[in-house]
Amino acid sequence: MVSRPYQTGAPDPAAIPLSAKGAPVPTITIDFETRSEADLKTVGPWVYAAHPSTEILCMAYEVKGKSGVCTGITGLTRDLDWLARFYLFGAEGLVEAHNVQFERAIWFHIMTGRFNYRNIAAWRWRDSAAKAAANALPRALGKAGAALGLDVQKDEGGRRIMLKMSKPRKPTKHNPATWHEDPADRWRLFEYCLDDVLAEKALSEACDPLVAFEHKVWQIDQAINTRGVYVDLDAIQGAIDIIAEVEKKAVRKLEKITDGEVTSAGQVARLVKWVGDQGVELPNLQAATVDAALGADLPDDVRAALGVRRLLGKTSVKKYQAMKARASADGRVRSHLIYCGAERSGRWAGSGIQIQNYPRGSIKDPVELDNIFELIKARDLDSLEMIYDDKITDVLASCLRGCLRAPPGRDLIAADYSSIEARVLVWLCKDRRALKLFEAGADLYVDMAASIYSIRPEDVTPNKRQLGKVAILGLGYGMGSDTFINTAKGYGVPLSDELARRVVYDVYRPKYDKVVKLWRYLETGARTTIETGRESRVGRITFRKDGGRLLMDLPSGRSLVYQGARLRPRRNARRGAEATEISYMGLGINKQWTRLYSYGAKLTENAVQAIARDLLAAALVRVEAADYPIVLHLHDEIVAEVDKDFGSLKEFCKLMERRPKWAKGLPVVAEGWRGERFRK
DNA sequence: CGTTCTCGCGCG
DNA sequence: AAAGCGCGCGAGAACG
Repeated sequence: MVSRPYQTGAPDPAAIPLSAKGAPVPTITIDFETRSEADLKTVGPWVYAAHPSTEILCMAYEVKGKSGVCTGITGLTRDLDWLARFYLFGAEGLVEAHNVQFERAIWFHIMTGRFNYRNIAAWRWRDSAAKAAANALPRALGKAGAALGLDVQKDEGGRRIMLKMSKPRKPTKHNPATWHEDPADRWRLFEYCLDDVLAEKALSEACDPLVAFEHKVWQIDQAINTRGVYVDLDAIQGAIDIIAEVEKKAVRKLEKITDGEVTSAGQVARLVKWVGDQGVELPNLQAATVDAALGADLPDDVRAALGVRRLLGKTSVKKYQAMKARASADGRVRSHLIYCGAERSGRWAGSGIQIQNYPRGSIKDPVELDNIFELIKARDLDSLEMIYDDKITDVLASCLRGCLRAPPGRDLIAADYSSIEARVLVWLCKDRRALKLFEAGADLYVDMAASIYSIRPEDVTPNKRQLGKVAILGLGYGMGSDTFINTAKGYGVPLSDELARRVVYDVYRPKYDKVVKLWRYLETGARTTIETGRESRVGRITFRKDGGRLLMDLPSGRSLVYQGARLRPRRNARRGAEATEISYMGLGINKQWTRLYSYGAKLTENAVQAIARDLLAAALVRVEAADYPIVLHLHDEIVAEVDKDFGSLKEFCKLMERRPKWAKGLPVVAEGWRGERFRK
């Protein structure tokens, strides 16, 4: 495997490349339709494009008002028409696609790798889905077009044809063909592909372009997604084998106990029924329910059956399959991060292997984990069971992170910001007391936990601190006492109604009165701007109106977008309440484009998360510029892969701690580790 | 039988 | 006056 595209993605020196004459270079919009035995959703674009069965059915393009569909791209002839060839290879313009990782992968593996077309340099790629996302529009082309009311919209009928033609069909006796080849369908597919290109183009033009800094961030994002993160395929396969073995043993046991009534751990309804028949009524088999039941008196066989369920109920083990499926031949998993995947704040979302929700794991000692990895690779289930007994799935969950690692001879360097959201929150509301505490190195989560439990700070355990953290953040975003009780219960902390009320209304809100004021100011500011169209400044935040959109200008220069913002009559109006509420259009339940509503505390949360995200984004730029190639990042943490003798953790933390100009006075601290395997 | 939804889980 | 929220994924239920 060539390393070519994986090393590219150097930051663009200019946001808008200019031709020799100084005019912006043209953008050609392209879209491929393909078919393959590989499932795109399961394996991701890079493995999909590299799969030998993957074929290009057509490529549609649009440039300067002209469009076309190139079919029969085989590499044997000059089968792209001249216009496409001119703008792709002659004019060296920008090349835009919707979710461009797919087009990049196809271009690299098939157009260049198989057909010898010239590669397209990293700086030329653009992504209309990234633009849509940065404008708080749906990433999905059809939904974004509909949300904007564009004339050119997604062709749903054509989409069905595409889905049919892109997958192998089941050969029958009458028709042994592997693919759907109906000529009428082929024409419909070409039409669909062309429509898509036109819709993408229209969407792209309807969106604000990324501001210069964001464009740089996006390019680094592309570099990270294209570079990928190396995974330990040997350990992954070992874990998969061990899980299969554990499962086989456990299911045999389950079958025996239930006398054949339950034959797999996934049969929730059957197991509930069987347990019921034994005289134990359970509402469901969620982890907490099973744990609670196991804590009480139980018939022995019910206890054993639930134990098996607990053992196999861990969904985290599925992630090993995902890592295996999405790893390319060079052992790297790519396209694992989605730029502006979080609609409101612009934070990244995870994709595929979803690194953002790996369990923290109960085993943390790197040395112990190293030993476990050796046993896993040796498929030594006996030793693992001897040491860890029925905790074996906890062991496997703890090893997930470590399967992301540096390739042989290299290291990972990682650091994360401590309590970044809390710091941004107090910075944003200019709470000088809390800022001083942070500057003095105090831990506000511990402080809060001490208040909740009425204990001394030095007696706060990590678990109690976790509740303190949830309290600081949740209560900072307006959480009421009822939700606080539920949240605390989730951490195994029963709170009386009275205590919860005291914490929320007598401890938190008076102590953080500046936060409470910020809620009010942001609410008023947003309302004023929506009503009058005038700018409202709320400290470091500015609201502006642009057409139907409410823009929240962040200190970084990025703006959060609230599409279709207006004040609407309050639902559930009550006496004494404001008659209206702030509302806007966004992705609601089931990712439907719907009218949502907001209020001061929620706007506060949006701003805080967005600012924390911008701090991380700025750090990505600095870290990458210092030649630490980033392989992944998660909200407040950056992981880079370096040669053994390159750089230092100290320098890495310093790079993260250096603040952009706009973040003056924001106390940030980064801490991390250096090692071969990813860990918390 | 395949698709869509709903919910719970895990992270931040 | 009353409000934490945001992701993606997997499994099972509901739908056609």
